[in-house]
Amino acid sequence: MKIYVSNLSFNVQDEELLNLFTPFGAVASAKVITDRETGRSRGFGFVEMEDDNAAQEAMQQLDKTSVDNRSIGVSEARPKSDRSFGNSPFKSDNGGYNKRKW
DNA sequence: ACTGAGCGA
Repeated sequence: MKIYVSNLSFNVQDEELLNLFTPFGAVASAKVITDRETGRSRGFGFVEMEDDNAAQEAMQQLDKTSVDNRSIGVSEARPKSDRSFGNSPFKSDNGGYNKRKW
């Protein structure tokens, strides 16, 4: 399961992210999206976990927690066309979901 | 006091 981690402090890097999620389960990949131009962090990242329920657990536990004096946000990343959002206005006309406002 | 909304390439 892919997880979207937002509002990260700019000090946080990939390994920090990894250290946060590892205790909850096997982490397939953890990457902070660093700005390709400047190389600095963009303040958000992605974590992919092997076990789905461990991921869910990690999300609940890590969401809105303070990391490096900043309250981070953890949520599922890019829901496909499953009913993650039930009957939300985010229908999938394009196979994923709208990139305009999401 | 780099810089604060956001879903990578």
